Amino acid sequence: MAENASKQTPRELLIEFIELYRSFTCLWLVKSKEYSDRNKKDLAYIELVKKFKEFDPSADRNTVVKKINALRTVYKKELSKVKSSEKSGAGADDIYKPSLWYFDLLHFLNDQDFARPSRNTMSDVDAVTQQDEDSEPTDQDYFQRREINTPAPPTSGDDGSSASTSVAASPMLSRPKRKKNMTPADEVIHLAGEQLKCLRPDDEFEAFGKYITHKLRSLKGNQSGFARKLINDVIFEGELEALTKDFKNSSGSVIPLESETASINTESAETIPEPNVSVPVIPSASSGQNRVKRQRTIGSYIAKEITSHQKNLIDRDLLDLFVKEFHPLSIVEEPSFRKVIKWIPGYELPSRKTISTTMIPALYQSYVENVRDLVSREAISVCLTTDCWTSANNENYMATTAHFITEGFTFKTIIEMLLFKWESYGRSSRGGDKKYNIGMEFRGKGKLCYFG
DNA sequence: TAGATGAGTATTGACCCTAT
DNA sequence: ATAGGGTCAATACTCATCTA
Repeated sequence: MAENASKQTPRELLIEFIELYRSFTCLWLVKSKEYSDRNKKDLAYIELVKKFKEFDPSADRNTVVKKINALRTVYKKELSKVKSSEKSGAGADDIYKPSLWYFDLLHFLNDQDFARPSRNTMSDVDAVTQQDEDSEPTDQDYFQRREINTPAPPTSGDDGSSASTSVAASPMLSRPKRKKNMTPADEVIHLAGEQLKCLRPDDEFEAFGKYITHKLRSLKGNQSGFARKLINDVIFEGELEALTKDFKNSSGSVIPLESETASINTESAETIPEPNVSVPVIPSASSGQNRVKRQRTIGSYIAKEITSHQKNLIDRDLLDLFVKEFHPLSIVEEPSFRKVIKWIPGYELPSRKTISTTMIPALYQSYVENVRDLVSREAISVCLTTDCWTSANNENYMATTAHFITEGFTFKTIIEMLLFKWESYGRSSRGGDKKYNIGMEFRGKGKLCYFG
């Protein structure tokens, strides 16, 4: 069977993984209060990563998230088959029975997963009733309710009309009613108290954090600055999972030397300054062993802001990755790529969404305008040729090339207009319309002599 | 052995919430 | 208002296994 394949998660472990995931309602119970609690999610993911590492030692949070998404996607697919078979009015015997072995294990996702948190709060009583009607109570349901009820702080109001504070609570939550004679202020205090009860006592990390805080305060002069820098370096390496037992920072736990980066200051304004993180220094012909080493000033560790012009240049080069090299937009979300970008101090990598919805459309618009401008200024007449094809994915593409001769007949310029290059990342096939528009525009100006 | 099927992965857009 | 982050659904794809 497929689950025996080396790449697949062992069944026993996957069962445990799903059960663990189920126990962390903050990850899937969208209507619960804790669903929006980032700290609880972080802790939950840590546990899940720990579990998943039994199968894949290199697993991280990303791995786990992808795994969960895959499980949910498959479950949803199977569920939709069941529902569609029910809708079709088929007899009980014809209702689709999923063969997905863990389909039942993911049933807890049903009926709450696919509805986004609503601000319109229905009566909780009704919701509970509905829940009970929809599913047979099981031992796991009992466990789940207990799991939810324990940590969830009470929410304000129980009549659904005072929903200003909240996303609707879970249908399975039994919210305590407001005590009589309790003023709103009392209630806030009460809620805060309940919240505090939910807080964990200091764990070893928090205790260590306080210790570091205390020690940093006790350092004199610029020593605290140096100490913070070194701590930041180590944390940064840890985030990159680059720490080892024998880890040393860039210069063997020694503050990097000013002389190692002195050349940066002599370069032009367009040069990207040295990243404000330390890395192992690669020996080079110019880095002699007997060089006089001087300690860098604290100012050299302050990230240098890049100018907006520099940012635009970097952005433009970044877009080349997508429009020229056809890399997926998701590359900006990949840890390794972000690791590289961290070497550009002061530069904030735009999100995938920003790239797709703002930057690429702007680039496209700019490109079109440049072409229009060039043709209108220099071309006497334009010949358009086009090539259309369909990819293996059954997506349609079209490239248009404009050929034109300038007024002096001194040279011939050919402009290749791959107008829809960037759309190859999406699922749009609107290329035909746009090409048509370009052609019409040239003809309207009396410049289009051939179009084929 | 080729095609069908199952399981998992990669990518993207949409939606919602939050921070600035 | 805008951008970023988190989440989810949809889709296409790869790979392994099953089956006729």
